Amino acid sequence: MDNAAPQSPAGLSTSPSWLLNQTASHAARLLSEGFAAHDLRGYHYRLLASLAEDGPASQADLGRRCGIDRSDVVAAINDLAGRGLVVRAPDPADRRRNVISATDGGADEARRMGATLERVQADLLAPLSATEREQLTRLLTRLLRHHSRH
Amino acid sequence: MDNAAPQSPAGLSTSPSWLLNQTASHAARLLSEGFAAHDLRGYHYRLLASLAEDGPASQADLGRRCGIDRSDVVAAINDLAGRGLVVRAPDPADRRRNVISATDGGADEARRMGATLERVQADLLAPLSATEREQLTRLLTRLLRHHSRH
DNA sequence: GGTGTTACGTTGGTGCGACCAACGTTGGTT
DNA sequence: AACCAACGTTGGTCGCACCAACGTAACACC
Repeated sequence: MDNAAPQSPAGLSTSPSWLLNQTASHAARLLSEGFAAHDLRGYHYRLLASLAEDGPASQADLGRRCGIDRSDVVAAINDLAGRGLVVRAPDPADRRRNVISATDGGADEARRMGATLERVQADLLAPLSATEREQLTRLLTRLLRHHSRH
Repeated sequence: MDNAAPQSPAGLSTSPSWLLNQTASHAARLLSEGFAAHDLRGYHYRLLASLAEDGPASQADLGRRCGIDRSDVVAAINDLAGRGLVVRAPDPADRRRNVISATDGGADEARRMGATLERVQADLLAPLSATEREQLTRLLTRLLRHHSRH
């Protein structure tokens, strides 16, 4: 018959790290599908959003702001620059650096992708009340903050 | 100077899907490091645990139980069988199927990896009280359950 | 009792996120 | 002048998730 919905291994089904992983995996898939409509991926959005909201930065700084490796920033910025969403200019004050800035089109795209993110998020969190969403956010934030300062 | 700790893009830092992703990513890294000591990966543990706890199954069933694609099950079971942690036998009742069973060694390894999981989990959830951990588990479970029955 | 459909294991491939090592160049320190 | 640190870039690796296609085997229906 081949029925039986996807299940988790017995002992794992209540394991936070399993739940975390599965939920994040699901969220990532939804997000990926949403971003696909823009023909861009998660890295692109993170960078674009950071540029639009926090202003221009060097690639290394961008990487630190977004938690993306320098080498991956290169490729993503290449893509964004190739579409005119972002401009790469040499930093006159430090010839090692490039200053990356979002163009007007880039800022627009960042807004559009932000809207997509909101939409996906609403879908993802549909079963939770506003209070519960805030609870979840608080718990995750505390976990992250604790582990970010090793 | 290169100071500045990894940060999230401004607007994203409070976005559940970002938090979910980052936390899961962190958990996955810790888990991966833990499992590396066993020279195995997440897929191997899921399968081994499922076999040890829920008993033998065909590869397709295993895939469904663990949420792993059939084709990925093949490779992982190959690894496990190569180490004698698992046995692949033809199903006399259905010649399409293989019956996979954990060996004694496999069951032992499953227990050891389970202990590793516990250890990692304790580290991950260190900043949360028991009540908060339960809260987190409940919220994630509800999210998952909601989305699993599309 | 053939026929069509479904499930199974397997092969081979894709995509994304994350990470690492190394190099040449440039800036700051001493 | 010599050293070291940071920058951008190239070119990999790994793990997880997913898909398409194949041949074989089981099942359903008429």
